[in-house]
Amino acid sequence: MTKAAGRPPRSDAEILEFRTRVSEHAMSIYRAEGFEAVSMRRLSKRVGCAPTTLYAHFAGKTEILMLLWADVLSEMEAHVRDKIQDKTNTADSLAAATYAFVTYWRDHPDDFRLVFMSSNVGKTDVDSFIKAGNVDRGFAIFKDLLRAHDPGAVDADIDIRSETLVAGMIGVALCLNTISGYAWPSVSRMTDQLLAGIIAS
Amino acid sequence: MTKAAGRPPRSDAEILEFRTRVSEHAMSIYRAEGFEAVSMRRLSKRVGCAPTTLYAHFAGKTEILMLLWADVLSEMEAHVRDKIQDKTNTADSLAAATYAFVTYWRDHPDDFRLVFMSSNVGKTDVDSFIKAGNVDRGFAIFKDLLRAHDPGAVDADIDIRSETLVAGMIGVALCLNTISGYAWPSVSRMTDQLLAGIIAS
DNA sequence: GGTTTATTTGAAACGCGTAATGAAAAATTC
DNA sequence: GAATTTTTCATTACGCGTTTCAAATAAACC
Repeated sequence: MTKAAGRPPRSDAEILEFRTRVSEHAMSIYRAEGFEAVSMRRLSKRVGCAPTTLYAHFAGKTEILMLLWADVLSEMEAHVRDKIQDKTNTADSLAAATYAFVTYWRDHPDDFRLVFMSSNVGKTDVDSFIKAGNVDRGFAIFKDLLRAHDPGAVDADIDIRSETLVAGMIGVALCLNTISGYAWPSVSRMTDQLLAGIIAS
Repeated sequence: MTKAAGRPPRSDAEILEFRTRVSEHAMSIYRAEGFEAVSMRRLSKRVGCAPTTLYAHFAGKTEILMLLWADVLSEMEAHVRDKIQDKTNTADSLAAATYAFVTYWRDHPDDFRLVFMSSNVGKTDVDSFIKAGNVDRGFAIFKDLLRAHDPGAVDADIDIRSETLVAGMIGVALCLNTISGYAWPSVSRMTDQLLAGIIAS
């Protein structure tokens, strides 16, 4: 079997090693200095390559930032789980989880920006990430809590209710973050209001 | 009265004329070519000045984009009002308005991006705009519809419910726009679900 | 009219994300 | 070992938003 002349493509191991390195450096910069500090020039210096080399491995900056989503969503989920730990009934759990979710994003604006505002609306580079099931991470807990609260509900109903709740909470967090000068009602009032229709359904 | 030597400051009329010109050109570019086409270089060429001159008149690009919000919000409101025109009962009006609101933003991603995703989270340049009461434009209609549906409710309760509804709808629109590859429930399902708790409260 | 002064405007530059294209590297072929 | 080939990497450049600071402008003063 004669192979074609030419430089061989990167091996799977090389690809993984490079992506892992980029991801770790990106997260390191992000954790130390925040969202704005994660620039391609900065990141490439840390990785030890030219900025444009990153584009040979990733479709764009958005794809790199998506590598950071998993960590952030895990942290948010840990925060929510911590807040519901001492709750004994399902309604209290849901209320505490809802409140914890929104206040997490309010108190971590860089995280919010990373996950919800860096994907350039209209560009579907996020599709592969989503199809890998990553959207559920950090959000599935609400589906579980709702199922525990309403064990007899049909799966499709649980999906609609939990996904509407998540979208609604994201909207509240967006408003708190983006239009922070507005006198929004208190977070607990808004989250309780959101939850009212979800629980009563 | 001896005035100090030196070039006189711009008059109020000059200030207004320039800002109006910038606003009109920005809107013209936006309408013709979309969000991405509204760049400072492009805009300054159209206005007939250097890009940096824009910064002597506006705090930054965000402030210019905010000038466009009013038109977009008016259009969105007209769309919603059109959809509720033939509704005869308040619950149907609310359902139709909620659905129209979310689908408007879903179907106008550039408008969504302009209003909700161009203000650079964490930077409070939007405060002056907000304090001028502009956030209410396009959103007050939900307060009115809710008041009509529930005339006996306390004002503070109407505020919480309507503002939570608006935030929730924005969240749904954000998810549809940003995470468009995810299999969200249908818009009507989600808006009905959002509305369930708002109406029942 | 020339000088001084205060304000406005714009040239030059910076780092940003990214595209186009040439140089470098690593393999096979002869 | 030189030539060819294919892939990888990096240089150069572009338009982006924005800052710094010099040039230009328009007024009062002498």
